[in-house]
Amino acid sequence: MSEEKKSLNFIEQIIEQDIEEGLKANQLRFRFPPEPNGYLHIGHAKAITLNFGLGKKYNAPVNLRFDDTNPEAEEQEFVDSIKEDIAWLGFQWANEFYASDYFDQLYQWAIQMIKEDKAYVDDQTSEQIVAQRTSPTELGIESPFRNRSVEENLMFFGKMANGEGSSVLRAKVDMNHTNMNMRDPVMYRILNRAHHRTGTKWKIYPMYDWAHGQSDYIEGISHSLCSMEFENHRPLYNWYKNQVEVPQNDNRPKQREFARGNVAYMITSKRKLKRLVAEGVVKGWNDPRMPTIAGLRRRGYTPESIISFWESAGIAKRENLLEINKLEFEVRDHLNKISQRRMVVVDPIKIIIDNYPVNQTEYLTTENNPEDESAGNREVPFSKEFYIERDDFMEEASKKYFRLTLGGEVRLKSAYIIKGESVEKDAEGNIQTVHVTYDPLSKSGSGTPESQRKVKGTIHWVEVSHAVPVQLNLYDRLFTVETPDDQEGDILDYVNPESLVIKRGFAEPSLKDAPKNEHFQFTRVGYFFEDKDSSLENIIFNKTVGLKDTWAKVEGK
RNA sequence: UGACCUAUGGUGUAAUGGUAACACAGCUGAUUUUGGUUCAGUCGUUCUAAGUUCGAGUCUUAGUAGGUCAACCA
Repeated sequence: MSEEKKSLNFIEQIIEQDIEEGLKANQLRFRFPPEPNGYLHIGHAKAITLNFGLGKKYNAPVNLRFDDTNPEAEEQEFVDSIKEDIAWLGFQWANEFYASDYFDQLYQWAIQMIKEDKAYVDDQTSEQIVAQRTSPTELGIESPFRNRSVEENLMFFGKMANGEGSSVLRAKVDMNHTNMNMRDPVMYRILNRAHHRTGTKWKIYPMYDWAHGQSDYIEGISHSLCSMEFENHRPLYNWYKNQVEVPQNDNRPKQREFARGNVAYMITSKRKLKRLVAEGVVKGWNDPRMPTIAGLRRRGYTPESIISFWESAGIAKRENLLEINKLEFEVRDHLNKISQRRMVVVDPIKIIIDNYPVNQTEYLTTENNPEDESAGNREVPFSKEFYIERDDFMEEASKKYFRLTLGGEVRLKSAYIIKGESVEKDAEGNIQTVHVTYDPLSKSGSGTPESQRKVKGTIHWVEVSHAVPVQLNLYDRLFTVETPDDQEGDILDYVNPESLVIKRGFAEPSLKDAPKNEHFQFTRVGYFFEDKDSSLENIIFNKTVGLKDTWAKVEGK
């Protein structure tokens, strides 16, 4: 077998080039740095897949680092959920670190910066500071406090550390820089707020730019990967990192940016996600319609499908909007291979076989997974009365309709060929029951010529007396527009009113004590996953994704 | 109207100065006891202009379009 040469994405190319230029393999180190202020979503999964994928490819450690520099937003609850989600995706971090681990070191470095006259305490208000930065097309205005003496700065920074006043520490970079991030960025602000890890030890907290690059450097990260909106921060990242020295790490980290992945019909704006939860549009952060990892998990998505989705999507720097059917392809592709098949009727209509013996039940053999012989077979009960999908019967239909019609034949999956004879209707003309006759010689697997007879259609069914009532949560996209995050006006106006349709159907008896966490394909319907709130009293399945349905398209449904 | 980034089929991503390709989606057909799967085939692509070069999707310049940045958020 010849080794297929796979093309590298631009990040990998940078890494390979760095190695060529002398970076040692054991210096390679990556990190995933979430802020613990919310739940992980599909977009985070891209960064996770990238960083941990690189770790695997280059056999390099990947740190999980919580960027916990703002105690106003961060909570332990989110730390826990983030760890749970990454672990569920199947990745192991080499170290669990926190930006707050480095607060002491950062503080020492800040003092060093002051002593080197590279930082100063500014007593102005936030509004004044913003105003002095002016606009990108104009020169900035220097703060009146910019040229305080080192001694003064040391003293006032000490007061800040005690939580006195409302000053900030600023880096003395360049008030005329065309990059606004370089116009004397704030390094520290006073925040009288308990931190989820450091408690009340600190009254001042470092800003993102001051903390992030230095954290990378301390940890010996070789490639610090982030999304495009941090591109304008790179000069500052580099400026800061060159002010300090971590003796044990002779290699300084390199920030590189890639485009975040957007998925059609999904939102990732935390604010909007929060609103959906707060206003009860969805039932929580793990509602199966949510783009959160927790939601996807509950819906029945597999880690493998999410990872292969992002791997196949690739890494680049341009804006993108991935089609939802790409995601659906990946999940179907995986689920098709691993899912046990079961028969479940979602929208039942009752069928009676007029020529089948009363009080007879036979057990018919059917395969658990045609894609995987080792999955084996099971038995399903069959008798005179059973349910089929309402969709699978029409009194009369065109030649293109392969299912049950009056006078037409169809095979019951793993059972007999039946023929439609007559219908019973209620006063409004709704079909109540369909009477059919069956061919006793056509039993599947019996070896008779009749058992091998071809008919156009095969449909699934559930025998009435053994049928298990189940609740089926049928999910569809949460929004009616491709880019809900970009719409003007109220996001709630774009919520799909049919994002959840609850049905009561009937399942074959084997589903009664099915193991939770098992993925099923309900034959001819779709992939389903038992809900976490499902119980013996009320069995609930969530629809992960439907089967590809080329018939619906023909029909124009 | 400043700096930075980006521009390849419908969508996403390759092609590393040398024949524009892969996946998804679409369309045909075959197979099928799932209108699923599988298989075969098919449709369709380099933003514009000038330049460098034997040769440009790739390099240069200009333009156009889109994005990011002016929190004591990350």
